[in-house]
Amino acid sequence: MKKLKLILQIAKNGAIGEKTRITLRELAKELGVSPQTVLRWLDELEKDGYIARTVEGKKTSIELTDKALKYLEELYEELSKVLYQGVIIGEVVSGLGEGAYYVKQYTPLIKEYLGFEPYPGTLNVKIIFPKTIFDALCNVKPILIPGFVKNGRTFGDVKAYRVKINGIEGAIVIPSRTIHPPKIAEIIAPVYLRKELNLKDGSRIKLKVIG
Amino acid sequence: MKKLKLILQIAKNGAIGEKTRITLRELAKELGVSPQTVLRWLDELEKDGYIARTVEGKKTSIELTDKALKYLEELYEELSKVLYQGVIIGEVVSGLGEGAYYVKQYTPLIKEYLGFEPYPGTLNVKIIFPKTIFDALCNVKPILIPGFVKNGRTFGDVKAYRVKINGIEGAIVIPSRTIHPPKIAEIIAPVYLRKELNLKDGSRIKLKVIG
DNA sequence: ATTACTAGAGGACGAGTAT
DNA sequence: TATACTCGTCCTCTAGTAA
Repeated sequence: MKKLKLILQIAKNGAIGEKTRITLRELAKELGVSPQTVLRWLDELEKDGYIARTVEGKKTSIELTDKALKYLEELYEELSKVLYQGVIIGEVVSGLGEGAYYVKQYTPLIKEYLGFEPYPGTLNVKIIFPKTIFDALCNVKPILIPGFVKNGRTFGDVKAYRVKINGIEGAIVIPSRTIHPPKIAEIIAPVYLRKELNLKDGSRIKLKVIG
Repeated sequence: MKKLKLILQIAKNGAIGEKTRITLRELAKELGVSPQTVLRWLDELEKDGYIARTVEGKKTSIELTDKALKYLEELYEELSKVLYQGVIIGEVVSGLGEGAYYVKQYTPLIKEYLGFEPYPGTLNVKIIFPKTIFDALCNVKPILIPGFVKNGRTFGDVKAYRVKINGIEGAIVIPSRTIHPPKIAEIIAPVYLRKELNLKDGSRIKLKVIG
């Protein structure tokens, strides 16, 4: 029996916290199996205490029990633990060359807050995993590099997250005012990463967030 | 084949973003099946593009592909959608009677910010689902009821979340300085919920968060 | 419409053996 | 150890029938 698939489908039909009325045929269609199979599956789920079921006329009323909700929640937690442990996978891409300019402006602050003199340039990495980079960073407290004004120009706050790239310590830097997670992460490091790690456009790299 | 179980187990062995070296016997033991079955399963996963595999001496090196990571992430998202749609299930419990005192102090503000005159007392609900109430509330913006000082005593900010209980509109109130999610939610409403809904200690209720 | 039984087909499993 | 094959068993599904 595909327990997860079935419970999930029942949940989608609104059986959390209240009964949902549905025919076995509908469920069968949604699941791509025969009504007989659904019946057998529901019998099993009921026997194992995952659903409460009553037949009302031609339809069946189903409600997920606490056990089923706990089951889904535990899976959710397990997935979250496995997926978001601070590993980021990405692909090296070309930047616009702006990075170097900004890194130069922030250099003294980077030294102060991160403890290394950055190579004047950023490594641009297109994020492949996780879907949104914030998922990998949400459990880590960023290092806030404060903004400043120079020659009448404003440089905003920047959030830095320490990462390791093939053993080399560096940081992901994100402007603080960014709301939507960037698809491209900008990496700074004390060395020229492209040369040091022999990276080319399209090279795949793994960033390990240091929490 | 139990695809999810297998992929999850491989992920647990650290196969995200890097290869993990493991013997089939170990995997088989972890999964509670025979090594033959694991071999067959891995063949399938490889054929379907979920893993990259190379045999190194006596051990096998496995790495999850992007497809597998996407598969896990999509399941994670689906679970999150199904689980945290603003439904809260709980059980009515007895409070310490403090609620009434506080509700009286905040009454003018509750009227101003929530638009109803609260019954002088709170309904205390032990949270059964979700595990932490914040999971159900994280997608909703709270209404901030500002604190005040009265007779030399400080009353702090309170966050209020509108909810519906069996059709009656009310709100969950949580002191702003609370960090850990409370196991007991305090509900205010324009009516005496216990009487109105015929609730007793142990009664099960469903709160629908209004987002 | 659900439920309850059949019968038959197909699939998955584990054991054994061999490379 | 992994891999590859066979074989017999058991399980699950579907379809048909009936209440």
